[in-house]
Amino acid sequence: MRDPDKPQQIIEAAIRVFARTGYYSSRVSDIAREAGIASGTIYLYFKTKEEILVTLFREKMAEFVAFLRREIAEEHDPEAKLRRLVRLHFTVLEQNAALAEVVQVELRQGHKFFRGASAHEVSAYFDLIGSILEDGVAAGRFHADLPVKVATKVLFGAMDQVATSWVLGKRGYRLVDSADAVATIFLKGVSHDGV
Amino acid sequence: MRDPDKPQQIIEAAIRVFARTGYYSSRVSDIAREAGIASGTIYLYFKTKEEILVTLFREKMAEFVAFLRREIAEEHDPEAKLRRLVRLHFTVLEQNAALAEVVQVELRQGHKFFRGASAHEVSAYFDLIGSILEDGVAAGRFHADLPVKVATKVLFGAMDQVATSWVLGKRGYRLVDSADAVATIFLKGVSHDGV
Amino acid sequence: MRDPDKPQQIIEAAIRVFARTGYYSSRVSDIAREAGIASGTIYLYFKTKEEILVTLFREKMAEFVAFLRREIAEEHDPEAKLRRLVRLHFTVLEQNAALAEVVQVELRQGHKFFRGASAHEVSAYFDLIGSILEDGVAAGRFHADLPVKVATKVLFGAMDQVATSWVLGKRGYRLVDSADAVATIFLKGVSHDGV
Amino acid sequence: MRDPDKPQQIIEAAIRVFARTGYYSSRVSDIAREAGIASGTIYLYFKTKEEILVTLFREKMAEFVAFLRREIAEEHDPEAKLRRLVRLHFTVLEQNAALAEVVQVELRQGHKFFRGASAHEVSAYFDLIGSILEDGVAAGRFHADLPVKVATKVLFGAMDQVATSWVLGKRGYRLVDSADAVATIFLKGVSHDGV
DNA sequence: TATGAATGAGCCTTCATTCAT
DNA sequence: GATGAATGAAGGCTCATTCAT
Repeated sequence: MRDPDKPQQIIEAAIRVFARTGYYSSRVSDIAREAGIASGTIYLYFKTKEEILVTLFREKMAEFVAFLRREIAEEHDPEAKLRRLVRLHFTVLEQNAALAEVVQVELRQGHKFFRGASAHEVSAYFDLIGSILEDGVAAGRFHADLPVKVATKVLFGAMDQVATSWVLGKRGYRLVDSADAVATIFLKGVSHDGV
Repeated sequence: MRDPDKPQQIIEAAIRVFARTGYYSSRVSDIAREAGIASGTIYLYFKTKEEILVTLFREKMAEFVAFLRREIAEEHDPEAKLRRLVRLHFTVLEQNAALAEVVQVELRQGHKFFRGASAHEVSAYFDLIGSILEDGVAAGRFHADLPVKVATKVLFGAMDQVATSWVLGKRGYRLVDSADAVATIFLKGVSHDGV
Repeated sequence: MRDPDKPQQIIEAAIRVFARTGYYSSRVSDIAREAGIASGTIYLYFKTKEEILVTLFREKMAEFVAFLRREIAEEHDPEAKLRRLVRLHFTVLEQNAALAEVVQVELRQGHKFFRGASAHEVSAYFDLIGSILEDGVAAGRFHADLPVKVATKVLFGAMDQVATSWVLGKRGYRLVDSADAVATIFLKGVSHDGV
Repeated sequence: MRDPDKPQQIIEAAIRVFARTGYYSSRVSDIAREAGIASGTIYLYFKTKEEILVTLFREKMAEFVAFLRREIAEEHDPEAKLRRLVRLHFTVLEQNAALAEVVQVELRQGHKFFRGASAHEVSAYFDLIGSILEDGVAAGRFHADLPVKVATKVLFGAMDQVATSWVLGKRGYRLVDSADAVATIFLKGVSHDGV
């Protein structure tokens, strides 16, 4: 296994193909053609078609979380961190049309993906959100009795649904324009009572 | 085409089979066996395997929204309506294990379902939430400038993610126990500033 | 098995359906619907779908040959008999559009039909032609060394091809207008040399 | 799609299989086995089972007509051309048992073949015969008022029926032995009156 | 390493036939 | 006898994966 760029080329090709045709309707040969290689070559780098999808998700998700983590480190108070997180979440999706389609729509293929394969990367994202919330609680910015785990899912679910609606709605508006509304509702919702 | 119970029997069988094996991995013959009929019989009532899934979703979703609408009519102020909605959303899923699996996991099959087939039923649910929010705004209970559409997606997304996590987490706890937390965060988030 | 008209009704329905859709593409249920009965009823009168086709052919062919035989008896010299036979062959087909389609096109389904099932009726037609030829030879009207069997096939094949072309050509002209030409060529071809 | 011999091998295998079992009763996998390849391989070269049959017919028919055309060019007067055509028509069929079975029996599958697919090749044969007849008329060898189109069908139909009878009759005699009789009847039939 | 022709297991769907009513 | 819902065998076709070159 030599060419170190091939796996990445294959994954980028797969994103475009899955976005266009959907995971189940995409043939391995479509990905190969899109990547400009022979279909047999794919099997030098991935054991199965499913492994492409799993790898694609893991990699993109890990990248995404790492990026968010870096960016968020620049903010210092929890509210600002979360506002930035929501805004970046939407910005990244908005700037990567094919990826957004795949992540929001195609990846939700049955049990295979949330369960098992990608669980680790999703939970890394959950951990990121959760730790900000915990910091906020500790700092007295968020409600002392906040059920952090539930709140984490609430925020993720909210962003996810807004993004999905935007993808399904053919992107007829700027996704990032919803960022403040989402962040505001959530922050008010979790804020310390006195606020 | 006569037996008026057959379609329902087939759909109930399909729910169990899809929950167990996933949509793509389920054979039509599996559904037939589960329903205690011959596989050809299914085609007297459904044109394709996909039609089973689409019908299943539409029917269950329409039923679900109708049920919520009825129950919610008993409450009179918007906050109470929403608290009840969240609680019922979770209760119904919790009491229908196979359905929950299918709705939260299997139905998210690529573009086919959110897009197209089920769009109408999902948007009926969105309409239900949206109209409660609008009433609340009109009644001065929710923030005057609340972006209702975004808020609707926030609530739906929050419930959906909490439910999905519960299904994927093998139901190690009571889903309904998260209802108040979700409702509280959301209601605080959208409440009139003075509250 | 009671209703003595049913088999006939089924056969007439089958002719229309086969003419419209072709034998293999026609469902038994199509024939039933065309006949205004339930599909199960067909099996009270015919053992299989194929039996319908075979019976149809035998019956129509036998009827056809009997009719020709009767009509031809009115003529007395062999040439006149053959001219009349050609003319009637074409006239009958021309006046029974659906039957013509079935006999010329649909019945030619592989080995099943020429071979076996209908062989007897076809050979009755061959016998009719053959005996006229033999009479003609005996009467010194046709060539003394005429190979009767071959000549029989030549005439039948000629009529059959002219009819088939007419059916396939969407009947854009009168089939019977070709009768004299066919008869003339054949009669000249088999005539006693001195003629 | 590479191996340039595969399509031919598949067609030759299909001829043997169709001759043996009939088109409708033959499985694609039978053809594959006969050709010594996997059934999926067939679909690299043909889109459907029907395409095999259509291609088979077109190719063999085109080949046949081209061969006749070449051979006939060696003769100079119309009568000789036709005699040779009849003889070759029979010779080719006699020397290709499986092909004869398929062409005379299996290909006559309903409307699919005379109509549509093979119409072009059949009419090329008709054109060949027709042009010889026209030359003969122009040269004063055939009857001046000869209806050429009808006469063409008469000859083709005659040869076709003689061949079909021979195939159905299990080839109990030499087909080519009928060639002269067929040619003689036809030639006398179309000859200039004075002859 | 790269290729892409070949493989063959797998499955949806059709439809002739049966049979309980 | 008549019905038509139910049956289930059968087969065309797809496509992930392999492997000879």
